[in-house]
Amino acid sequence: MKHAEIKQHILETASDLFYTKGYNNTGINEIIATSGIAKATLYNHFESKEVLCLAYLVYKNSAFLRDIANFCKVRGDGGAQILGMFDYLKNMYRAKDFSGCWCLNTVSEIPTENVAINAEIRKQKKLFITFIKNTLTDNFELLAAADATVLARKIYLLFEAAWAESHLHGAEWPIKEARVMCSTFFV
Amino acid sequence: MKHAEIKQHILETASDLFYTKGYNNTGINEIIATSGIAKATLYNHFESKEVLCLAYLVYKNSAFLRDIANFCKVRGDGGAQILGMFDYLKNMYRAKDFSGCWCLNTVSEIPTENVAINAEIRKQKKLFITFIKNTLTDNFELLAAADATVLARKIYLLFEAAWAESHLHGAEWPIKEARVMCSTFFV
DNA sequence: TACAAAATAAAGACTGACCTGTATTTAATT
DNA sequence: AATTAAATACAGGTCAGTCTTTATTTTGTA
Repeated sequence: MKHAEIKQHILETASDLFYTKGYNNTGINEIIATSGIAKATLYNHFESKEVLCLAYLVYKNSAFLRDIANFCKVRGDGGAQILGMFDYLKNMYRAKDFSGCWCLNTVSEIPTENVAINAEIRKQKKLFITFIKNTLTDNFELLAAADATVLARKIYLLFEAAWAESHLHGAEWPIKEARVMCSTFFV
Repeated sequence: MKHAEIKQHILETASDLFYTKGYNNTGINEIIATSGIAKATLYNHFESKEVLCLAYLVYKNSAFLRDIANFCKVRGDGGAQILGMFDYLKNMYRAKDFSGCWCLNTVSEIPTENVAINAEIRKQKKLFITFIKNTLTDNFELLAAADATVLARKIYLLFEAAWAESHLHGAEWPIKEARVMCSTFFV
Protein backbone atom coordinates (compact mmCIF):
# COMPACT_ATOMS: atom_id res chain seq x y z
CA MET A 1 0.00 0.00 0.00
CA LYS A 2 1.35 3.38 -1.02
CA HIS A 3 1.81 6.25 1.39
CA ALA A 4 -1.30 8.16 0.28
CA GLU A 5 -3.35 4.96 0.24
CA ILE A 6 -2.41 4.22 3.83
CA LYS A 7 -3.50 7.69 4.90
CA GLN A 8 -6.82 7.28 3.13
CA HIS A 9 -7.26 3.81 4.62
CA ILE A 10 -6.69 5.16 8.12
CA LEU A 11 -9.11 8.01 7.49
CA GLU A 12 -11.85 5.74 6.19
CA THR A 13 -11.46 3.27 9.04
CA ALA A 14 -11.46 6.02 11.65
CA SER A 15 -14.44 7.70 10.00
CA ASP A 16 -16.52 4.54 10.09
CA LEU A 17 -15.69 4.01 13.76
CA PHE A 18 -16.18 7.65 14.77
CA TYR A 19 -19.51 7.74 12.99
CA THR A 20 -21.01 4.49 14.20
CA LYS A 21 -19.54 4.37 17.71
CA GLY A 22 -18.94 8.03 18.48
CA TYR A 23 -15.72 10.01 18.78
CA ASN A 24 -15.11 9.49 22.49
CA ASN A 25 -16.10 5.84 22.35
CA THR A 26 -13.50 5.14 19.67
CA GLY A 27 -9.90 4.81 20.83
CA ILE A 28 -6.74 5.09 18.80
CA ASN A 29 -6.00 1.47 19.65
CA GLU A 30 -9.25 0.37 18.06
CA ILE A 31 -8.56 2.38 14.93
CA ILE A 32 -5.15 0.81 14.43
CA ALA A 33 -6.44 -2.68 15.23
CA THR A 34 -9.33 -2.32 12.76
CA SER A 35 -7.23 -0.82 10.00
CA GLY A 36 -4.32 -3.19 10.64
CA ILE A 37 -1.67 -0.51 10.84
CA ALA A 38 0.82 0.38 13.54
CA LYS A 39 0.29 3.15 16.02
CA ALA A 40 3.42 5.00 14.89
CA THR A 41 2.09 4.87 11.32
CA LEU A 42 -1.13 6.55 12.35
CA TYR A 43 0.69 9.30 14.16
CA ASN A 44 2.98 9.66 11.15
CA HIS A 45 -0.05 10.59 9.05
CA PHE A 46 -2.20 12.40 11.65
CA GLU A 47 -0.44 14.22 14.43
CA SER A 48 -3.26 13.80 16.96
CA LYS A 49 -6.72 12.39 17.42
CA GLU A 50 -8.14 15.88 17.03
CA VAL A 51 -6.50 16.32 13.63
CA LEU A 52 -7.96 12.97 12.63
CA CYS A 53 -11.36 14.21 13.78
CA LEU A 54 -11.07 17.30 11.58
CA ALA A 55 -10.15 15.10 8.62
CA TYR A 56 -13.13 12.89 9.42
CA LEU A 57 -15.52 15.84 9.34
CA VAL A 58 -14.16 17.08 6.01
CA TYR A 59 -14.20 13.59 4.54
CA LYS A 60 -17.79 12.77 5.53
CA ASN A 61 -19.20 16.12 4.49
CA SER A 62 -17.37 16.19 1.17
CA ALA A 63 -18.63 12.75 0.26
CA PHE A 64 -22.12 13.67 1.42
CA LEU A 65 -22.30 16.87 -0.62
CA ARG A 66 -20.88 15.13 -3.68
CA ASP A 67 -23.28 12.21 -3.47
CA ILE A 68 -26.45 14.12 -2.63
CA ALA A 69 -25.71 16.56 -5.46
CA ASN A 70 -25.35 13.69 -7.93
CA PHE A 71 -28.50 12.09 -6.61
CA CYS A 72 -30.61 15.25 -6.87
CA LYS A 73 -29.41 16.74 -10.13
CA VAL A 74 -30.92 13.95 -12.23
CA ARG A 75 -34.32 14.67 -10.72
CA GLY A 76 -36.90 16.77 -12.50
CA ASP A 77 -37.00 20.52 -12.53
CA GLY A 78 -38.03 22.96 -9.83
CA GLY A 79 -38.76 21.65 -6.40
CA ALA A 80 -38.16 18.04 -7.36
CA GLN A 81 -34.42 18.41 -6.92
CA ILE A 82 -34.89 19.81 -3.42
CA LEU A 83 -37.40 17.13 -2.48
CA GLY A 84 -34.95 14.57 -3.79
CA MET A 85 -32.73 15.46 -0.85
CA PHE A 86 -35.23 13.81 1.45
CA ASP A 87 -35.32 10.71 -0.72
CA TYR A 88 -31.55 10.59 -0.49
CA LEU A 89 -31.83 10.90 3.28
CA LYS A 90 -34.26 8.00 3.36
CA ASN A 91 -31.67 5.86 1.60
CA MET A 92 -29.08 6.95 4.15
CA TYR A 93 -31.46 6.03 6.95
CA ARG A 94 -31.97 2.56 5.53
CA ALA A 95 -28.24 1.88 5.27
CA LYS A 96 -27.10 -0.44 8.02
CA ASP A 97 -24.56 1.96 9.51
CA PHE A 98 -26.88 4.97 9.79
CA SER A 99 -26.08 6.88 12.96
CA GLY A 100 -27.58 10.30 12.41
CA CYS A 101 -25.62 13.42 11.54
CA TRP A 102 -21.88 13.25 12.22
CA CYS A 103 -21.72 16.98 12.77
CA LEU A 104 -24.44 17.08 15.41
CA ASN A 105 -22.98 13.97 17.01
CA THR A 106 -19.52 15.51 17.18
CA VAL A 107 -20.81 18.81 18.56
CA SER A 108 -22.34 16.80 21.41
CA GLU A 109 -19.07 15.03 22.12
CA ILE A 110 -16.38 17.67 22.05
CA PRO A 111 -16.00 20.48 24.60
CA THR A 112 -17.36 23.93 23.75
CA GLU A 113 -13.84 25.31 24.10
CA ASN A 114 -12.56 23.28 21.13
CA VAL A 115 -12.80 26.06 18.59
CA ALA A 116 -11.04 24.17 15.80
CA ILE A 117 -13.61 21.39 15.62
CA ASN A 118 -16.61 23.62 16.25
CA ALA A 119 -15.47 26.01 13.55
CA GLU A 120 -15.01 23.18 11.07
CA ILE A 121 -18.50 21.87 11.77
CA ARG A 122 -20.10 25.28 11.28
CA LYS A 123 -18.09 25.73 8.10
CA GLN A 124 -19.28 22.39 6.72
CA LYS A 125 -22.90 23.12 7.56
CA LYS A 126 -22.65 26.49 5.84
CA LEU A 127 -21.39 24.67 2.75
CA PHE A 128 -24.49 22.51 2.93
CA ILE A 129 -26.75 25.56 3.18
CA THR A 130 -24.93 27.05 0.21
CA PHE A 131 -25.55 23.88 -1.76
CA ILE A 132 -29.27 24.17 -1.04
CA LYS A 133 -29.27 27.83 -1.97
CA ASN A 134 -27.49 27.13 -5.26
CA THR A 135 -29.95 24.38 -6.07
CA LEU A 136 -32.75 26.86 -5.47
CA THR A 137 -31.32 29.62 -7.61
CA ASP A 138 -30.51 27.15 -10.39
CA ASN A 139 -34.11 25.98 -10.47
CA PHE A 140 -35.96 29.20 -9.72
CA GLU A 141 -34.31 31.96 -11.65
CA LEU A 142 -36.87 34.49 -10.54
CA LEU A 143 -35.93 33.94 -6.91
CA ALA A 144 -34.10 36.89 -5.40
CA ALA A 145 -30.78 36.13 -3.69
CA ALA A 146 -31.98 37.25 -0.26
CA ASP A 147 -35.11 35.12 -0.56
CA ALA A 148 -33.04 32.14 -1.64
CA THR A 149 -30.86 32.49 1.45
CA VAL A 150 -33.83 32.50 3.80
CA LEU A 151 -35.55 29.63 1.99
CA ALA A 152 -32.32 27.60 1.97
CA ARG A 153 -32.08 27.99 5.72
CA LYS A 154 -35.63 26.76 6.17
CA ILE A 155 -35.05 23.72 3.99
CA TYR A 156 -31.80 23.10 5.82
CA LEU A 157 -33.63 23.10 9.16
CA LEU A 158 -36.20 20.62 7.86
CA PHE A 159 -33.47 18.36 6.54
CA GLU A 160 -31.46 18.49 9.75
CA ALA A 161 -34.52 17.71 11.84
CA ALA A 162 -35.34 14.73 9.65
CA TRP A 163 -31.74 13.54 9.84
CA ALA A 164 -31.38 13.77 13.62
CA GLU A 165 -34.88 12.71 14.61
CA SER A 166 -35.08 9.67 12.35
CA HIS A 167 -31.96 8.52 14.17
CA LEU A 168 -33.22 9.37 17.64
CA HIS A 169 -36.57 7.62 17.14
CA GLY A 170 -35.34 4.85 14.87
CA ALA A 171 -38.22 5.68 12.54
CA GLU A 172 -38.81 7.12 9.08
CA TRP A 173 -41.69 9.42 9.92
CA PRO A 174 -39.45 12.44 10.59
CA ILE A 175 -38.13 12.19 7.02
CA LYS A 176 -41.63 11.82 5.64
CA GLU A 177 -43.09 14.75 7.57
CA ALA A 178 -40.13 17.01 6.87
CA ARG A 179 -40.50 16.25 3.17
CA VAL A 180 -44.18 17.13 3.32
CA MET A 181 -43.40 20.44 5.00
CA CYS A 182 -40.74 21.16 2.41
CA SER A 183 -43.10 20.41 -0.44
CA THR A 184 -45.34 23.30 0.64
CA PHE A 185 -42.62 25.64 -0.62
CA PHE A 186 -43.19 24.42 -4.17
CA VAL A 187 -46.93 24.61 -4.79
CA MET B 1 -29.00 17.96 54.60
CA LYS B 2 -31.67 15.28 54.64
CA HIS B 3 -31.45 12.04 52.70
CA ALA B 4 -33.82 13.11 49.93
CA GLU B 5 -32.18 16.51 49.71
CA ILE B 6 -28.78 14.93 49.18
CA LYS B 7 -30.11 12.80 46.37
CA GLN B 8 -31.66 15.83 44.71
CA HIS B 9 -28.46 17.80 45.20
CA ILE B 10 -26.41 15.07 43.53
CA LEU B 11 -28.91 14.87 40.67
CA GLU B 12 -28.92 18.61 40.05
CA THR B 13 -25.12 18.84 40.17
CA ALA B 14 -24.69 15.88 37.84
CA SER B 15 -27.37 17.22 35.49
CA ASP B 16 -25.66 20.58 35.15
CA LEU B 17 -22.34 18.89 34.42
CA PHE B 18 -23.76 16.29 32.04
CA TYR B 19 -25.63 18.98 30.15
CA THR B 20 -22.90 21.58 29.80
CA LYS B 21 -19.87 19.30 29.47
CA GLY B 22 -21.38 16.13 28.06
CA TYR B 23 -21.95 12.73 29.61
CA ASN B 24 -18.61 11.16 28.69
CA ASN B 25 -16.67 14.28 29.52
CA THR B 26 -18.07 14.33 33.06
CA GLY B 27 -16.48 11.92 35.53
CA ILE B 28 -17.87 10.66 38.78
CA ASN B 29 -14.96 12.33 40.57
CA GLU B 30 -15.95 15.70 39.16
CA ILE B 31 -19.58 15.21 40.22
CA ILE B 32 -18.62 14.44 43.82
CA ALA B 33 -16.07 17.24 43.94
CA THR B 34 -18.58 19.79 42.60
CA SER B 35 -21.42 18.64 44.82
CA GLY B 36 -19.18 18.25 47.86
CA ILE B 37 -20.31 14.73 48.73
CA ALA B 38 -18.41 11.49 49.12
CA LYS B 39 -18.13 8.91 46.41
CA ALA B 40 -19.75 6.25 48.56
CA THR B 41 -22.68 8.60 49.13
CA LEU B 42 -23.23 9.01 45.42
CA TYR B 43 -23.21 5.25 44.90
CA ASN B 44 -25.55 4.88 47.84
CA HIS B 45 -28.13 6.98 46.00
CA PHE B 46 -27.39 5.97 42.39
CA GLU B 47 -26.07 2.51 41.80
CA SER B 48 -24.15 3.42 38.64
CA LYS B 49 -23.35 6.28 36.30
CA GLU B 50 -25.92 4.93 33.87
CA VAL B 51 -28.68 5.06 36.49
CA LEU B 52 -27.64 8.64 37.21
CA CYS B 53 -27.89 9.36 33.48
CA LEU B 54 -31.44 8.00 33.37
CA ALA B 55 -32.37 10.20 36.35
CA TYR B 56 -30.78 13.16 34.57
CA LEU B 57 -32.89 12.62 31.47
CA VAL B 58 -36.10 12.37 33.47
CA TYR B 59 -35.19 15.40 35.57
CA LYS B 60 -34.34 17.68 32.65
CA ASN B 61 -37.35 16.69 30.58
CA SER B 62 -39.80 16.94 33.46
CA ALA B 63 -38.62 20.43 34.32
CA PHE B 64 -38.67 21.42 30.67
CA LEU B 65 -42.22 20.20 30.05
CA ARG B 66 -43.44 21.82 33.26
CA ASP B 67 -41.80 25.17 32.51
CA ILE B 68 -42.66 25.42 28.83
CA ALA B 69 -46.28 24.52 29.63
CA ASN B 70 -46.47 27.29 32.21
CA PHE B 71 -44.83 29.71 29.81
CA CYS B 72 -47.20 28.95 26.92
CA LYS B 73 -50.53 28.59 28.68
CA VAL B 74 -50.71 32.27 29.60
CA ARG B 75 -50.34 33.18 25.94
CA GLY B 76 -53.31 34.06 23.78
CA ASP B 77 -55.60 31.59 22.14
CA GLY B 78 -55.04 29.43 19.10
CA GLY B 79 -51.62 29.27 17.55
CA ALA B 80 -50.16 31.80 19.98
CA GLN B 81 -49.58 29.10 22.57
CA ILE B 82 -47.69 26.96 20.07
CA LEU B 83 -45.65 29.88 18.80
CA GLY B 84 -44.86 30.71 22.42
CA MET B 85 -42.80 27.52 22.49
CA PHE B 86 -40.28 29.18 20.20
CA ASP B 87 -40.16 32.25 22.41
CA TYR B 88 -39.46 29.98 25.33
CA LEU B 89 -36.68 28.33 23.33
CA LYS B 90 -35.17 31.72 22.60
CA ASN B 91 -34.99 32.37 26.33
CA MET B 92 -33.31 28.99 26.78
CA TYR B 93 -30.82 29.85 24.07
CA ARG B 94 -29.93 33.12 25.78
CA ALA B 95 -29.29 31.46 29.13
CA LYS B 96 -25.59 31.20 29.81
CA ASP B 97 -25.54 27.41 30.14
CA PHE B 98 -27.39 26.63 26.90
CA SER B 99 -25.92 23.52 25.33
CA GLY B 100 -28.59 22.32 22.92
CA CYS B 101 -30.91 19.41 23.54
CA TRP B 102 -29.83 17.00 26.27
CA CYS B 103 -31.60 14.12 24.57
CA LEU B 104 -29.90 14.57 21.21
CA ASN B 105 -26.59 15.13 22.98
CA THR B 106 -26.96 11.94 24.98
CA VAL B 107 -28.00 9.89 21.95
CA SER B 108 -24.73 10.96 20.34
CA GLU B 109 -22.71 9.92 23.36
CA ILE B 110 -24.00 6.52 24.41
CA PRO B 111 -23.64 3.31 22.40
CA THR B 112 -26.54 2.15 20.23
CA GLU B 113 -26.67 -1.05 22.28
CA ASN B 114 -27.65 0.82 25.44
CA VAL B 115 -31.37 0.15 25.20
CA ALA B 116 -32.22 1.56 28.62
CA ILE B 117 -31.01 5.07 27.85
CA ASN B 118 -32.21 5.08 24.25
CA ALA B 119 -35.66 3.92 25.33
CA GLU B 120 -35.86 6.61 27.99
CA ILE B 121 -34.93 9.31 25.46
CA ARG B 122 -37.56 8.15 22.99
CA LYS B 123 -40.11 8.00 25.78
CA GLN B 124 -39.36 11.55 26.87
CA LYS B 125 -39.55 12.86 23.32
CA LYS B 126 -42.89 11.16 22.85
CA LEU B 127 -44.11 12.95 25.98
CA PHE B 128 -43.05 16.20 24.36
CA ILE B 129 -44.93 15.38 21.16
CA THR B 130 -47.98 14.53 23.27
CA PHE B 131 -47.70 17.89 25.01
CA ILE B 132 -47.75 19.63 21.62
CA LYS B 133 -50.69 17.53 20.48
CA ASN B 134 -52.66 18.32 23.63
CA THR B 135 -51.95 22.01 23.21
CA LEU B 136 -53.28 21.75 19.68
CA THR B 137 -56.47 19.93 20.58
CA ASP B 138 -57.11 22.29 23.49
CA ASN B 139 -56.90 25.28 21.19
CA PHE B 140 -58.44 23.88 18.03
CA GLU B 141 -61.45 21.85 19.00
CA LEU B 142 -62.39 21.17 15.40
CA LEU B 143 -59.05 19.45 14.78
CA ALA B 144 -59.41 15.70 14.31
CA ALA B 145 -57.21 13.50 16.50
CA ALA B 146 -55.30 12.04 13.57
CA ASP B 147 -54.63 15.48 12.13
CA ALA B 148 -53.47 16.71 15.51
CA THR B 149 -50.95 13.87 15.75
CA VAL B 150 -49.45 14.66 12.35
CA LEU B 151 -49.37 18.38 13.01
CA ALA B 152 -47.79 17.85 16.43
CA ARG B 153 -45.02 15.84 14.80
CA LYS B 154 -44.35 18.62 12.31
CA ILE B 155 -44.18 21.27 15.02
CA TYR B 156 -41.98 18.96 17.04
CA LEU B 157 -39.55 18.64 14.14
CA LEU B 158 -39.39 22.42 13.73
CA PHE B 159 -38.77 22.87 17.43
CA GLU B 160 -36.05 20.23 17.55
CA ALA B 161 -34.31 21.70 14.54
CA ALA B 162 -34.35 25.14 16.12
CA TRP B 163 -33.06 23.68 19.39
CA ALA B 164 -30.16 21.73 17.91
CA GLU B 165 -29.15 24.14 15.16
CA SER B 166 -29.13 27.27 17.28
CA HIS B 167 -26.64 25.41 19.45
CA LEU B 168 -24.55 24.13 16.55
CA HIS B 169 -24.29 27.54 14.87
CA GLY B 170 -24.30 29.63 18.02
CA ALA B 171 -26.97 31.79 16.42
CA GLU B 172 -30.65 32.63 16.86
CA TRP B 173 -31.69 32.43 13.23
CA PRO B 174 -32.71 28.76 13.43
CA ILE B 175 -35.23 29.65 16.14
CA LYS B 176 -36.52 32.60 14.15
CA GLU B 177 -36.93 30.66 10.89
CA ALA B 178 -38.48 27.64 12.58
CA ARG B 179 -41.01 29.95 14.24
CA VAL B 180 -41.86 31.50 10.88
CA MET B 181 -42.42 28.06 9.37
CA CYS B 182 -44.58 27.08 12.31
CA SER B 183 -46.68 30.22 12.01
CA THR B 184 -47.82 29.13 8.54
CA PHE B 185 -49.88 26.45 10.23
CA PHE B 186 -52.05 29.11 11.89
CA VAL B 187 -53.09 31.49 9.13
C1' DT C 1 -36.75 14.74 76.50
C1' DA C 2 -32.66 11.61 76.78
C1' DC C 3 -29.95 8.23 75.19
C1' DA C 4 -28.42 4.16 72.78
C1' DA C 5 -28.42 1.74 68.40
C1' DA C 6 -28.50 1.81 63.58
C1' DA C 7 -27.96 3.91 59.44
C1' DT C 8 -25.76 7.08 56.60
C1' DA C 9 -22.09 10.50 55.13
C1' DA C 10 -17.15 12.03 54.51
C1' DA C 11 -12.61 11.25 53.10
C1' DG C 12 -9.66 8.94 50.52
C1' DA C 13 -6.94 4.77 49.33
C1' DC C 14 -7.24 1.30 45.98
C1' DT C 15 -8.22 -1.85 41.72
C1' DG C 16 -8.05 -2.90 37.15
C1' DA C 17 -9.02 -1.18 32.93
C1' DC C 18 -8.59 2.12 29.37
C1' DC C 19 -6.90 6.49 27.31
C1' DT C 20 -3.50 9.39 24.11
C1' DG C 21 0.82 9.77 22.70
C1' DT C 22 6.05 8.41 22.61
C1' DA C 23 9.95 5.46 22.02
C1' DT C 24 12.30 1.32 20.59
C1' DT C 25 13.30 -2.52 17.89
C1' DT C 26 12.61 -5.35 14.02
C1' DA C 27 10.92 -6.19 9.34
C1' DA C 28 9.65 -4.88 4.84
C1' DT C 29 9.81 -1.99 0.98
C1' DT C 30 11.58 1.27 -2.20
C1' DA D 1 21.15 2.33 1.55
C1' DA D 2 17.32 4.89 3.21
C1' DT D 3 12.85 5.23 4.25
C1' DT D 4 8.71 3.52 6.02
C1' DA D 5 5.77 0.19 8.44
C1' DA D 6 4.86 -3.33 12.10
C1' DA D 7 4.82 -4.68 16.67
C1' DT D 8 4.95 -3.65 21.15
C1' DA D 9 6.46 -1.77 25.45
C1' DC D 10 5.93 2.23 28.05
C1' DA D 11 4.59 6.76 30.40
C1' DG D 12 1.42 9.51 32.65
C1' DG D 13 -3.15 10.22 33.18
C1' DT D 14 -8.26 9.34 33.86
C1' DC D 15 -12.03 6.33 34.25
C1' DA D 16 -15.95 3.74 37.08
C1' DG D 17 -16.57 1.44 40.92
C1' DT D 18 -15.22 -0.88 45.68
C1' DC D 19 -13.70 -0.74 50.25
C1' DT D 20 -12.19 0.90 54.80
C1' DT D 21 -12.17 4.05 58.52
C1' DT D 22 -13.97 7.77 60.94
C1' DA D 23 -17.59 11.12 61.82
C1' DT D 24 -22.24 12.48 61.81
C1' DT D 25 -27.10 12.09 61.67
C1' DT D 26 -31.34 9.76 62.14
C1' DT D 27 -34.41 6.77 64.55
C1' DG D 28 -36.52 3.70 68.13
C1' DT D 29 -37.30 3.25 72.86
C1' DA D 30 -37.55 4.45 77.41
